[in-house]
Amino acid sequence: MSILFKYVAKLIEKASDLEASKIESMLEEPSNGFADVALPCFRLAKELKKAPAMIACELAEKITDPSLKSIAAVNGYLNLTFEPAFLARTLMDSARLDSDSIAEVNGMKGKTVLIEHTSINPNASPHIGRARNSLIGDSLVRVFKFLGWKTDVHYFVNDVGKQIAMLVYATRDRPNVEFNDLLQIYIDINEELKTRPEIEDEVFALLNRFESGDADTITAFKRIVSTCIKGQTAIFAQLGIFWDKFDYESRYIHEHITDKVLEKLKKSPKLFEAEDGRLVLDQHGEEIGIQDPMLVVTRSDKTSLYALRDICYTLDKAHSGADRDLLVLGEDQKVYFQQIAAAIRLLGSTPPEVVHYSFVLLPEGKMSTRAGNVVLLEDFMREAVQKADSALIERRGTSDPEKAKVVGYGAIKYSILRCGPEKNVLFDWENALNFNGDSSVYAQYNYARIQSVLEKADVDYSRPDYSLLLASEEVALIKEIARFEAVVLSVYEHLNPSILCNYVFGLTSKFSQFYTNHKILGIENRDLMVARLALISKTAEAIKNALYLLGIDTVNQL
RNA sequence: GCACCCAUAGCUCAACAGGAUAGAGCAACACCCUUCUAAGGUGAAGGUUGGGGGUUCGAGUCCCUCUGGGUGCACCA
Repeated sequence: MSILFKYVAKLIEKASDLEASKIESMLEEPSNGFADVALPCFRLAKELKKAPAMIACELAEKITDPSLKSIAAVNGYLNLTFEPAFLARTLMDSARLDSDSIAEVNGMKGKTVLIEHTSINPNASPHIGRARNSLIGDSLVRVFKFLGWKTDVHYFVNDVGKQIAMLVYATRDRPNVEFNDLLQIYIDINEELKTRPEIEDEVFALLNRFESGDADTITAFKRIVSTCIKGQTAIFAQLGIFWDKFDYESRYIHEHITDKVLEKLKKSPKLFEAEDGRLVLDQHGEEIGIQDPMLVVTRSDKTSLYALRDICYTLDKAHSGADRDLLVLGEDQKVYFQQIAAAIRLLGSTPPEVVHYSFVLLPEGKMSTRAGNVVLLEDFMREAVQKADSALIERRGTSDPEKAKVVGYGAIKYSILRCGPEKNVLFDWENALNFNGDSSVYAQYNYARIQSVLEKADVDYSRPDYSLLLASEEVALIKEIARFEAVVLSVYEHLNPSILCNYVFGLTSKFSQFYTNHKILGIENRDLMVARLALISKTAEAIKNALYLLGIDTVNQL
């Protein structure tokens, strides 16, 4: 559309003394089919000291162009409708769908971005609420890459803390504990703690030995953490989600990095020592959403608390040399992150840009790992694949585990990514695994339909005449294809993958309407057939790339 | 109590960053497979955009307030 906006802006510039660049920013694409491009004249009214309707009228009279089918002034809007042939040719010739050309044009090639996402406590199998972090993060990674960025994806492993110590304690007699048992062990030990509070002393003793560098304890912690990370990453690997680097929190203790940063903090008058010896950062005056903003960074024996280690880590990321520094974080960490960010600024560095997302809710309420009322990502994955495979058996007669994965995993990602990050996702099985309508399967299915047609085509459609595509369904589809680049840029700008879900459904829906109303193969007009083949080939490319950016795969037959 | 986010059709979500008549999917109703994949398409139905004020030529969108949900509020990670 941007090419049409430019075109219209120039037409208006010629017909008036208004600047094209200014007009271009005011143009819009009407939602209800009033026109292809519209100029609301209300803002111009003040400047030109004329009624909006008058401005629109005058412009409508002055502007003539062979590309225009009609131009009209309606309610203060200047409405322009193009000749479909012009529209089709112009939009299709200028549409960019592939990474290379989009990266080239938008000038982001070679820039670097560090993205931290997931960073789940390494204590159990992830549930779908945590997975929202990974899915958003991974989609953003894909979008940045697509736009030509070099990405550096990090996972901060919180391998220090009571939670890990509890697992170490609970598995002290089970050297070969398996990943799949950890969740139950974690639930049980939390339960046991209620009746036997003395366990806590042992847990803290373990933690203490770990922090002070006791080799055996470190080995025990490492065993649990690595079991966990291996288990978690194996699950994410199935979903096509990978990291470049795992950063271990314990490193900041064992390599005494916390001490160095503490020295720097001590130079600030904001750091003070409480009566019992704890070191506290006074954060009054910062924009932090709590009444009495203080950040405690050490215990009374001056050993580090998580906040201090997090500051160290965040500093490391800030100094990585990347052009951008991104962090995906749950909404529960909003205030905490403000505190860390303030500390980072105090130390003269720039905190990361943060993407917050809200939690996934179950129909019966919130999820809680400790209480055990969670939907585990792996259960969701298994159910989704099973349901997809039964659908394949029902519709195609045979089981196909590979395709079932593509369909099932796609449904998972789509169901979680389709809501805006700031909104709670309400998870229910029926909705998430519904393969009809607004779903990833819809896009995958239509993609496969296109592939099926293209395979049967026996003509060369590499040089189409798009101006033959005059039907309303064709024009509507072309407009959607032309939006692709703007959509990707919008996801990039707002760091919001849900925009892609909406887009891919709208695009696919337009294709489906075209497909059911128009024949492609075997029509008499050979040039039209070529144009239509090229059109659906472009459609497939847009669907495939949009799904790819969501982390969703396609198959040629479904 | 204080702070931030959210509230749109019975349900789940959109609305291009203030623009025209608020759009989809699911569910329910009525149609369409001798035609390139029916996981599809068409039609009808469904709304005082949580309530109330305000700003604006124009508000679902911005401001205030109330109600309801989510999240958090130093010595956990």
